[in-house]
Amino acid sequence: MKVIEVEPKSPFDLRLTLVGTEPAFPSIYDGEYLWRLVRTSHGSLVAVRARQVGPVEEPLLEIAFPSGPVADEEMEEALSAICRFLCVHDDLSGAHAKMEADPVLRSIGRALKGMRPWTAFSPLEGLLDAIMFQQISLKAAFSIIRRFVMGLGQRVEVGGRVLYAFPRAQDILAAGPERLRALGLSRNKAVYVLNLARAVIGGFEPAGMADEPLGRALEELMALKGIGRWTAELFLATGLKRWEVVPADDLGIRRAFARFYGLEDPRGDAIRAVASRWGRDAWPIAYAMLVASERMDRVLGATQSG
DNA sequence: AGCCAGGCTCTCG
DNA sequence: CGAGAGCATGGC
Repeated sequence: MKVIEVEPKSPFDLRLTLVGTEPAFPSIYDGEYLWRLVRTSHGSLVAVRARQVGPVEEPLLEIAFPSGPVADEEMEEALSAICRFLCVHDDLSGAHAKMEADPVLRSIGRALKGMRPWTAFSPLEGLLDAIMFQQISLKAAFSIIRRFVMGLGQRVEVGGRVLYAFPRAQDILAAGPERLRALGLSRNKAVYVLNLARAVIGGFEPAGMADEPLGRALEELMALKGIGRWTAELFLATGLKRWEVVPADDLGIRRAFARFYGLEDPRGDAIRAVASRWGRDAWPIAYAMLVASERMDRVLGATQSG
């Protein structure tokens, strides 16, 4: 089996990154390995398995291709997809420095050192997931996404393990509204997702918005039925890694800002005002606050119930 | 049981 | 225009 070693930017902590929020299906983290099926531009499916073998301060990533012989070109594609997903080469020193300089955020930055911000595996997957995350709890959304992927994505067995590919636009379109409803989507979300799949087949490329001016990108996204400001911003931050964007109306983000900055039920605009000072480090910082806040909730909840 | 949960659209006044 | 209803599943 072909194995490649990659040196991430230090510090890097795979476990912290993938346990902070469990990645959405079909990405799987089993406590040691990240498993993922990657679709290359040729349409072939490449299985990838990644684990961290070096310490947080001197990280090393071991990336293996357990699906058998793979052409170099496809392996390169799969490798770069994994590295993009895990933010292997992204520089987070700016975010660390800003958190270190802020008395409120200092302890968060230190406790979560090496954690990478929430990132979607691909732009289209990020946009579809963001739609499915709307309104309902994360648990409920994860459950629906899992059923969506298992129902419509290609299934592959790799070394006794079952992996799924994220559905393509044509898979979604072929499913139709009734099938999507049966998989757990609401009637509205089924329509949104179908419209999006149709747009993609018609030439719309979510990845193409990476270089557009922010206002134009938001406008273009929100013109699509079912995509409001929250969805557009979450997609830009996680799907396109435009880290100057924070989904400021997000419930969890608002709770985190309320807790750490002592704001009372902050509106999105108040959060945007703070985040705008962080520039391209805004999403990594806001996400760290979110994870820290949710952990504290869990600790407090456990204390209360125990 | 019933309400709320990382929104959004549609309808109505 | 602002306000309100309705929606999918999962957890409390």
